[in-house]
Amino acid sequence: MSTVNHVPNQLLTRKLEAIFALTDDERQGIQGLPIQIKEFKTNQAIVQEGDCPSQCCMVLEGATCTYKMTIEGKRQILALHVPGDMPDLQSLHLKVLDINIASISTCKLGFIQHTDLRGLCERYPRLTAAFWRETLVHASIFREWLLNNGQRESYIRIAHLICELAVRLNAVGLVQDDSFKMPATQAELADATGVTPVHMNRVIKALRADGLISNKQSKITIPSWERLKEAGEFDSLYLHLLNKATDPVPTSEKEYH
Amino acid sequence: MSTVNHVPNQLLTRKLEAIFALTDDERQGIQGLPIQIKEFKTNQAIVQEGDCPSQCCMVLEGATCTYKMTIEGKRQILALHVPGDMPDLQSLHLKVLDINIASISTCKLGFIQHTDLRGLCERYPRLTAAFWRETLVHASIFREWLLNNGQRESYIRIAHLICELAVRLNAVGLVQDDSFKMPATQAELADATGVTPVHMNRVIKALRADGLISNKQSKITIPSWERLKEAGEFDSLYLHLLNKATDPVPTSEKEYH
DNA sequence: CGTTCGATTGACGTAGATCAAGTTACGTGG
DNA sequence: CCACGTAACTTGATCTACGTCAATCGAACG
Repeated sequence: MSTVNHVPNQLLTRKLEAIFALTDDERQGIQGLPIQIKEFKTNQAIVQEGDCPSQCCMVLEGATCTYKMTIEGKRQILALHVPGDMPDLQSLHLKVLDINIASISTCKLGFIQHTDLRGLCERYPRLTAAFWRETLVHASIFREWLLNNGQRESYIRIAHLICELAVRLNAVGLVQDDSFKMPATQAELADATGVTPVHMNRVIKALRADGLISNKQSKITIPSWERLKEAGEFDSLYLHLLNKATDPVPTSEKEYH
Repeated sequence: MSTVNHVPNQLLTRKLEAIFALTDDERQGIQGLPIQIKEFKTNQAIVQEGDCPSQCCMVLEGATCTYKMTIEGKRQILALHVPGDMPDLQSLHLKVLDINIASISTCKLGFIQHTDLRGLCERYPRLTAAFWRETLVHASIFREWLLNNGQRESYIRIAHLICELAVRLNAVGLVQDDSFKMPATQAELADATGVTPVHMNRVIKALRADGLISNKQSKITIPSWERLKEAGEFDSLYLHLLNKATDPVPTSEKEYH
């Protein structure tokens, strides 16, 4: 509940630095941005369809998801957000929200007022491009999910999603020794890939049997990144990562190959 | 091949006017934007995955689609574009393209150099917001397609897509007497909704049998917008249309109800 | 007036859904 | 720090929406 803690501003700075060198002025502008920190428990609503928010948020710790429901009550998870992501940046320009965002773990979010963000963008027009770019990358991920869910059979589809999570988590330093904490439950992964939880469980079992992943509890280990990537037909181009060091290969393989 | 023809600039002006009142200055800036017109036959590539375009385009006449392929050669159509849409505006900020765009009918496109567009946005910062918004609306459509293709059964899914096309075509004046020219073939609609062409055909047959649509050739007529909307679980919120007159109800029902 | 692309139809096959139990982990309060 | 309740994970048996394969038909166009 304070703006004194500068950790969130530093995460934001790092995010934008990934795109281009900030000037000292710009960096100071970001450091001065008031960010309100809020904590959430698992499965809490953050914003909802129909809301007209006057702020947007950034994930600092934990994970959130964007979802929509059909009339019959089926849920499609449209996006998973990890630290550094700004799940509802779109609300800056689309007044009424067409999505729901909820926490999927205990998590910490930083809230930035639209007015502050707009002010920052006016003062430093190059930052506008950086934030715009953030929304474009998320759009690109939506497209890849559309391809993935629409045209790939479930085994490949799920391997693909695991690859994406590995790469995105690795990009923010959350992969160690080829392992990461899976932020979503099997039921959530099922709602993201359009299969039933039962089927998700069977596919994960198969991936495990094939030696593509191993897990104790929510800690996933990827024995061979190359093999998983191949199984998931994964190419990270669509993530538009700029730091090629963090791009396709989680930590260990960077060192060994 | 000329920038003398001002029709494309007017379409662009109208598009942006839909969001907020332009100043005379801004309007003149847009009018002065060099736009190169090019014509395409059906099924021609416009841009492709891996390209680094230095321009982006706007559909003036006809229709285009964005798609991606899996390794096995299955195609997912990710978006359909009608006049007024800017299919690859994202290339302004994402250097290398992760999608393919092709014509799905004979069509006329207007090409704008990135440098010209960037110049315009620098001179009139409010226009930046307008273009950003265009990309956000497309992202919102991706999300709805993800929900539609992932969670709704094919009958509802296809009715939903037809609703979307009707509303979007109506918004640019291409619906008359509850009828419009379907811009896509059944095979293309199949690739957009993740079903086989055979199944698409059967669902369309069923929609026809149920009196939700009628068609001679590519001309689709919607006898009752209310019934189709209900069948497709359609709510146009996600299209973020501002002109509520063009929002949910194609022409005739606006007059009769 | 044949060629070609799109629409249509029938017979049959299957990936993944559904239903129905378990079983295992873990957070919480005593 | 243990017991207990709840959420997450597993597994087997059966079912179905949609896919696949294989023609045929119709209309636009050179």
